[in-house]
Amino acid sequence: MGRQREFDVEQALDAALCVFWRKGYEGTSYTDLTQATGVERPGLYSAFGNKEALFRQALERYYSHYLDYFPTALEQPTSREVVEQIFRGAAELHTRHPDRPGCLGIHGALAGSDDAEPIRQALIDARARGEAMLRDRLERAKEEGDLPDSANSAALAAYVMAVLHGMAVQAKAGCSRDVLEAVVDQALSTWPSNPSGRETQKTGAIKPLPLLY
Amino acid sequence: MGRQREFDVEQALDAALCVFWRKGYEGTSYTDLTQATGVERPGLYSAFGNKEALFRQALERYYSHYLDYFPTALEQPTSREVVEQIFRGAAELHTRHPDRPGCLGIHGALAGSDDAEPIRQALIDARARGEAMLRDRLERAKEEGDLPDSANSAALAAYVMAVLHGMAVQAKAGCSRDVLEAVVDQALSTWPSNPSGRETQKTGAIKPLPLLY
DNA sequence: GAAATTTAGTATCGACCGGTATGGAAAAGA
DNA sequence: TCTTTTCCATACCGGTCGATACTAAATTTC
Repeated sequence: MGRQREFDVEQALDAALCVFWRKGYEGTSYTDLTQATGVERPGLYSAFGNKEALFRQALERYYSHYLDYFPTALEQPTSREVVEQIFRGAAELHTRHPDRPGCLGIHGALAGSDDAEPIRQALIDARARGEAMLRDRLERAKEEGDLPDSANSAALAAYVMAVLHGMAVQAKAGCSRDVLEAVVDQALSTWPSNPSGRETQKTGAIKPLPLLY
Repeated sequence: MGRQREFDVEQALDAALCVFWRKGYEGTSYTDLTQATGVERPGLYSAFGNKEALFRQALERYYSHYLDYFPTALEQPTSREVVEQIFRGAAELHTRHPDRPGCLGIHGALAGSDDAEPIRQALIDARARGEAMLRDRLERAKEEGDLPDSANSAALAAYVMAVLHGMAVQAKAGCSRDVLEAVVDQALSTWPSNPSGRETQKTGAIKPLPLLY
């Protein structure tokens, strides 16, 4: 009962997400949000709660609608393919939208005033969850013989995340996709190969790449 | 002539630098700055100019007083040592001060309001200068036979910078130095080796590292 | 010692921040 | 049709933002 909403909530959330993506949490004002969404301030509050709640919902949408390639990549048969798909997906996503390059999960709230501490922690936690998923996947690769027993899953996962974060920073600085892909090539060039020697897929991309091209 | 300053300008600049390091450009208010420096607002304005000018001077000091290991590392005899020293120096710096982890050059202004665009660009330019210095050094390494002719100096430099940026993000998220060092180990494991086979230093660290430890 | 100059500190500026009260318009149930 | 409920939009709240007049104190020059 009562009057019905005149704006589409999902559409408004996506518009808000794009602003956060570009300006970060604290850099985004309600003036920005109302302009981007076409919804007046009280409308945003009634639909999403306060700014922090709105950002959290935007972040959730970001993971489900933009970072969806990540869980998909984890299903690849070999750790090499998992990591490569994650890297390639990031290079593509971070340069897909020229108006909002980089990654909301990184520069949504990296440094800022003390007020933004909860959001900063939320982003840290979200990234940590992704790293944990990757670590578990690499651990499984060890059990399957896809990675040598000597491999350190936690360190490898941290390394992959570091490269991803660095790519986000570079994308935000205006780097082209080509440069990001070159970074990926180098990052992948020494991925530990299958110790048992048995190939698990047709491309056989296990052998080390030649030195950058 | 006239009254003399009661505070030490360098000391105040360093205090301001530390606040910017922790909270970023826009996250830092003049209330923060006056508390950290012990200097009232008009004092900061008369000594440094406005907030943007103060940040730029803080950034300059950051490069000369904290990132000084970078130009030093470029003087190492081999590219491998150059890059390793840069990596190790970053891992150390980013965790040296627990109250301000990470790198001012990265999260001083990554995303934010449009007002901060000049500062954002200044940080991008500063990082680009560092990347250019590294690229030139790697180019020299190719001329010296330290790197193979097939090596892509620009791509290698971009890769190194990406790892550095990623380490800064992780340090800001609370990563320990040990984790950063593990990331460095993995990042170094892909470094191209000397094609001519002649060693240029005693350690002979050219051969690829074993898989993570 | 008096004038000139530069500092320090208080108090304040207009603009914008995140967040709301309010009142009228629109749509549902009776 | 009338009541109730919900939404939209203007206008506004106290607080904080970066930036400055202004006054008084301190130091140099004349």
